[in-house]
Amino acid sequence: MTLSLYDTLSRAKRPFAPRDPDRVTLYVCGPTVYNYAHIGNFRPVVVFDLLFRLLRDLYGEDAVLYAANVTDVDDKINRKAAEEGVPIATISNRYLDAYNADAAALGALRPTFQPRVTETMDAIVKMIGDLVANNAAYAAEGHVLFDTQAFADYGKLSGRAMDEMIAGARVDVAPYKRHPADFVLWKPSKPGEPEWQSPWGDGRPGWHIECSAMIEQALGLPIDIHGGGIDLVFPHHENELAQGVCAGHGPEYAHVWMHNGFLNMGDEKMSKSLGNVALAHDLRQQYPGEAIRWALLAGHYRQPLEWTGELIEPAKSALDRLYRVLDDSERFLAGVPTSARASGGEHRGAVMAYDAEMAALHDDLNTPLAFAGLFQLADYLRSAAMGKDVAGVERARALLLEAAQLMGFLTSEPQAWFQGGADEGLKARVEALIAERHTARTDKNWPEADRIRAELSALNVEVMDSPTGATWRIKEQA
RNA sequence: GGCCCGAUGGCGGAGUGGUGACGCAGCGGACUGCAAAUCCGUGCACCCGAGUUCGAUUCUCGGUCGGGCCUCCA
Repeated sequence: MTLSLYDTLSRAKRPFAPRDPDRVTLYVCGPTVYNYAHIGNFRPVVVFDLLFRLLRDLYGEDAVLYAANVTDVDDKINRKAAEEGVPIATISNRYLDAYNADAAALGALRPTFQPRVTETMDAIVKMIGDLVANNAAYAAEGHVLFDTQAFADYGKLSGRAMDEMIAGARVDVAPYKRHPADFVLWKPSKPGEPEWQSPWGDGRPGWHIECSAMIEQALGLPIDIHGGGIDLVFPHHENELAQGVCAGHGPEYAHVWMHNGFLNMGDEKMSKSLGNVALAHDLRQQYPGEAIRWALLAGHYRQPLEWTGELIEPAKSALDRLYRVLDDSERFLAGVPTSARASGGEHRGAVMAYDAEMAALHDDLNTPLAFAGLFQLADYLRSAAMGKDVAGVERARALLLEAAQLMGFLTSEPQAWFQGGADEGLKARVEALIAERHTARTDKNWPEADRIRAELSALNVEVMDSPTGATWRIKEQA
């Protein structure tokens, strides 16, 4: 199956072909670890995790190298470290751990590499040296600046003409810049701030050079795919591209540039009324990670996404439905004698739905359309169970799981999904109450049965009767 | 001011030059002691104007509205 990806530089969707199918390289700009990351930070995490999974599926798990950097040299980190009177590493390690835990909760696989600026200083200094040697950078007043005049294609990625930018610029230009668009590669640290040695004086790297150097060190330039949020196209990625090319890494820096749309957090009033739910760290206390992941993938990745409280509930409901179908199909299969079980069952409709889902995913990560394929698979699974089609159930079920899990969904057992929030004590209590209620219902003592249901409800448990007995689940947290 | 993107039903959100997916919510019915779930059925939309075309939601132009970037925000 061919993967098509939209490339920001050429502004077109193209079939993806890696330079080397045995070594597919993906780099995504990661977080600055100075605090808990909010939900918007996790949109690229989830989007490019999905891409990572697709690439692994296509080229083999070991063939795909995914680097997502961590910016651990930053003013905000410096400030926080100074406030707490601790080294910057204490701050960055704390929030990197939290970030990784959040990402894992959202079903994101760990990237192959997670390079850090503090561990890339040599490569940064070397790359700046290459740029100076190539006459693409110059030193001035303790700074080293990239000379944008040295790169004829500067502005091509973001579609900006230099003159227009300068004309529209509203910021003061530092006096030591030769050209207003020139940007910092290296600068002196302020007093008391961490600093590193360089031939141009002690100091610290500029933001853009960090990423280029980390790519060079972790993956080697050029790379197949460079990803990040749309807000990074200018100036960050434009600058990365210029540096990479001018440092001597050939005309192509990244074969494909991918950018996810912005996630809007809504107005302040709403954020306030919802408390801290904008932080993934808090959000995942209230909702399963898969539900948050679903919400983030509910729209196409290039479209802007409005994060409101109304996004997550339908996501949870959608997953409830898929898990319910899965659960019901398991009950059905459990009631089928082993002798009647047939492996290698067929289900034409389910295969077509599966193919549609895969085609959607490979068409520039069309997740909304892929979700439709998932629902169609679920419908086929349910109707096969209703029709007592054992082979069909097994086939449709296997396809649903495969399709969903490729996207990072349906990774739990249905029982864990519905009852996951319950501890052992609560489970025992619930089972006892359900047994009591069963007796009451057998006696047609409806008031008593309803009273027990109300008691369960007070425990945040919903009970559902069925011909084969009652099942239960944890109700919504909120 | 410059550049870019978007506008689809109550909400979210795909897609297409020729009966407008899918999900959530709604309505009617079946099932159920009731409820939930499930099943059957059902209502509801392509911002405005002009152009191209046999035909436009889909292409072109203009307008309106919304969003983003131009500041080391993913």
